[in-house]
Amino acid sequence: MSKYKIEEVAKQCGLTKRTLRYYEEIGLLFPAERSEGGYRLYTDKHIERLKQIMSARDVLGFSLQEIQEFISISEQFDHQRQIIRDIVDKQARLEKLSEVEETLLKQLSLIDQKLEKMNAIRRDIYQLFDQVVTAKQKLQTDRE
Amino acid sequence: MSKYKIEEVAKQCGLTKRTLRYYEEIGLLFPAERSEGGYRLYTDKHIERLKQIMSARDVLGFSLQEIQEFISISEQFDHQRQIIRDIVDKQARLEKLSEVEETLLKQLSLIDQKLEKMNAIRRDIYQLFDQVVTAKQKLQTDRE
DNA sequence: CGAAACGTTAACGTTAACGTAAATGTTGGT
DNA sequence: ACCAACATTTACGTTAACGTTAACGTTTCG
Repeated sequence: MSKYKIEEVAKQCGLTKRTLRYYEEIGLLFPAERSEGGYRLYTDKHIERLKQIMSARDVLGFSLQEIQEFISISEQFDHQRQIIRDIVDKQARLEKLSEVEETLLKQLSLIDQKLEKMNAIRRDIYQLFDQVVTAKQKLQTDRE
Repeated sequence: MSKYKIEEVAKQCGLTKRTLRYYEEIGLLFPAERSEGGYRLYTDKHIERLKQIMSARDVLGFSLQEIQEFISISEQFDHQRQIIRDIVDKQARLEKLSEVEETLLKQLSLIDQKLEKMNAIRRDIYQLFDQVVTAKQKLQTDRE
């Protein structure tokens, strides 16, 4: 797997080097391996994670703290998969799965609420747009 | 039209009094009329505007500055309607309308981009959710 | 092997979006 | 007329999310 130095990653993601270090500092981005001389060596996993972060930040308008919680769930999922595999008792396994399911359902409903509100805003703007187009057409037919 | 004192408005909108004054201070919320003794007297227009602001802030994740620009367009529209009515020259009227149309189109595409990204996030989460549900079903059928 | 380009930590600076406190004035009911 | 509840301005405080600078080590390339 290829490794990238900090500037490369920053450019690819449209972030600054400071931001990458900051995200690591607050525990939002898991630390990268270091080179002999102490340089950070990022992997594709880091880039993938950064895209998730930016997506949540820009699209959902989440604070970095909220992103922590939000992302930690999909991360926990990978983690939980190991745990779940290790659970021998079927009843306990079911409960663990149900727990994860519930969390995901909450996130889905949260996103659905946002989607609905965004669509409402879109409708409002479209209505304005429609009025303008109609007004233009009227002007142009009047002209003939 | 009824007038409201600041606390009433704050409660209705789920904001603090400080926030209302702050929004006025930075020019985001147009100033309210004052009572004899200097109390702010808000109208339904203010409440309507505040809902727009909160919507843009919470749903679109906009900064207050971005909201300024964003909202000023629908406000300009009302304003422009007067201007447009006053324009006698049909050619100039058409141009003004086209100008507004273009701005609205930009906003629509901006929102559409956000909607698309949000749907992508939703799909990701749903996929996880689906995996969990499948795992649960498998566990339960195995049981019989 | 030497310099330019890139990296590191540490620490202080900045901006947005309010919170909070103090000192003071206003309203509404009894 | 008075008091409790609400309002005002002014000004300093706070937090998140970085920006910036300094002092210094590392890589790379001719």
